[in-house]
Amino acid sequence: MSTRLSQLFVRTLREDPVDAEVASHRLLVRAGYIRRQAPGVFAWLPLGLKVRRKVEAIIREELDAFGAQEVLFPALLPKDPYEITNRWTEYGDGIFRLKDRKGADYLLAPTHEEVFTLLVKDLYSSYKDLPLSIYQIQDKYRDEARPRAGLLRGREFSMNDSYSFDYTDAGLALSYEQHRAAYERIFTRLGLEYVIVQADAGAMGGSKSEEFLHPTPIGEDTFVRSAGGYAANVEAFTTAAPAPMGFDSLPPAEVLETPDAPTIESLVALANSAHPRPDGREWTAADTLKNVVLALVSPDGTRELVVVGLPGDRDVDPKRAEVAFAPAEVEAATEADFAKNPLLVKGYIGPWVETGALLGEDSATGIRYLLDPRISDGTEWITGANIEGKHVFGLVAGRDFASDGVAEIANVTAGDEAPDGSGPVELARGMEIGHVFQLGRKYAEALGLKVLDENGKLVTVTMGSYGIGVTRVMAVIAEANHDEKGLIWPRNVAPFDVHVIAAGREESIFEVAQSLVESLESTGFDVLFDDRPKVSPGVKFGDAELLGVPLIVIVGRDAAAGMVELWDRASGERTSIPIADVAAALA
RNA sequence: CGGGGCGUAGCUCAGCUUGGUAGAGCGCUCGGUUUGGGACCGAGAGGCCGCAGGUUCGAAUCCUGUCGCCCCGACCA
Repeated sequence: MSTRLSQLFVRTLREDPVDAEVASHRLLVRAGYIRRQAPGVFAWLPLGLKVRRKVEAIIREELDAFGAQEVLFPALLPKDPYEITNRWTEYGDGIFRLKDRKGADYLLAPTHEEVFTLLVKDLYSSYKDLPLSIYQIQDKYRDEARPRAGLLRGREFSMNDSYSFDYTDAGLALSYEQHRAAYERIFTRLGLEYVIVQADAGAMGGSKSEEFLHPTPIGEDTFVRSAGGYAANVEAFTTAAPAPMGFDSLPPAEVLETPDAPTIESLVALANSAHPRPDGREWTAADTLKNVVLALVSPDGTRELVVVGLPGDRDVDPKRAEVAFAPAEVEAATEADFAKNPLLVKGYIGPWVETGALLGEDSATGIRYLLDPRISDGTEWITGANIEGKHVFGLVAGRDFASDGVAEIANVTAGDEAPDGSGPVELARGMEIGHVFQLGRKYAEALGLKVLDENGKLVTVTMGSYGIGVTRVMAVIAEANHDEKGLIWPRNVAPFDVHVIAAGREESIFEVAQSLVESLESTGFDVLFDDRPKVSPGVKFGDAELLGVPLIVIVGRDAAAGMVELWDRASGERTSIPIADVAAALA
């Protein structure tokens, strides 16, 4: 195949579109691959579509290779299936909803678990039909609060979503591994660097969950990894808790005057000046126990206060808190909350008073009290004495106070130990490009997907759910492969195999270029031919760099002598070779 | 949803302070000169100046309202 640039439906822009910030967005628009239609919604021009199709083809090949089968569900769906799983409500403003002429509710699907599950339920009822993996590549719709960064976070985006159906846990584990392995091959073929991180299973329910993240500073996810191979999304990071220690030899706790010290900073300063540690070491924020009052708002609207104790050098990570308390929403406690609980003295809150426990379900306040894993038995803390201007020093966990449980909501910092003992972690940003997930029986249960097993017993099917953001992946590839002049596609997804430029005015140059294009075409190459007459070489070179086909052939001044230049877009290197050698050089 | 900014030609923007009926560069069309890094000359096409209302003899410009868009943050299976 070949395409003449003079005929191609494209217009490159000399200047950056003003609304595009990130490189992929800027360049894909400027090079004429996509065009904005509405916030987060894009039209696909021929060049963009070609790249998108190539990404899709790789996904299809790898999924088909282990026996997954392609299907296609509509993007427009009735609300009923989503009512059953309560997601019609849970999604809130996040989905596009619409009504038909009769007033019936519909939605533009943000994801398709329900309909996949229901279709399998319709058709299958025996263990002999399983395992089954079916997938689609379909547009998804989410009414993002703020679409941004072009294709990276759109409201309409293409996604490959795949679902596995098994009737045993072992079967699910295998289906999961097959998808995971296929995804690894897909990203490798796409030339995309990725890190597989443990992920939080989140609102989807289910158990094992891993994300494929592409490390990039513009990524929206923060993840941690250790040199020893541990990797997790921060939301899924678990703290390595110190082993409990005995406290028989520790001195009793002591209430000391700490006027005007309602913050950790002021408390540490005051402790060092007024109440220095007997052994002379400085007190630090990590010696203090900070008690944060949070309000949890359940989906049904009930509001519960909870206090979380964490080392004073830590802050609450809002995302981790959301995960820890899901499905409840986490808010900061308000003045009204404090007014209702006069025993809580702002700035001096602690789990202990001389008369006994102040925090905890069985305490004076009855407020649930959770602790960061670092507050293990035998550790000593400075914390509020629940009296204005007083803190208690040497308060020992397990001896002087106890909790109702553990809360993983403290922020993660570089240098924290990985929970598997593989060393300290570093933090990095990543863009989620894929997700593999053992959904388990949640949806099958809710939607009644059961099959008869070997013993004639009805068993609930267990599912896996897997996704790759196709259009996002395309943007991430552009993000990872460009320079200041334009795009530089990896060969596997480039819109063309080679970009031939006729550089010059003589008729003979065009004739030589034309015959080269035809011969490459007959060899099986997909060729883009810049045949534009009266366009100067400079413009053609610039457009070639913008468009980003990785291999460019310039037919120019030496064409009559049978020589052309082979131009490597990525390195910028140009080599003069005989025309007859071009096909071989491209192979 | 909070903060900031912007709506004028396909794109990037000027004009608005101080009202007088629409501009530049790029792109596009025609003619000509150019042709290895975004060349030039000449002639053109193209605009409900986001929308509505108001003030005024007259509004892109002033006033009120409204809609939309972009960026940062919050949110984001």
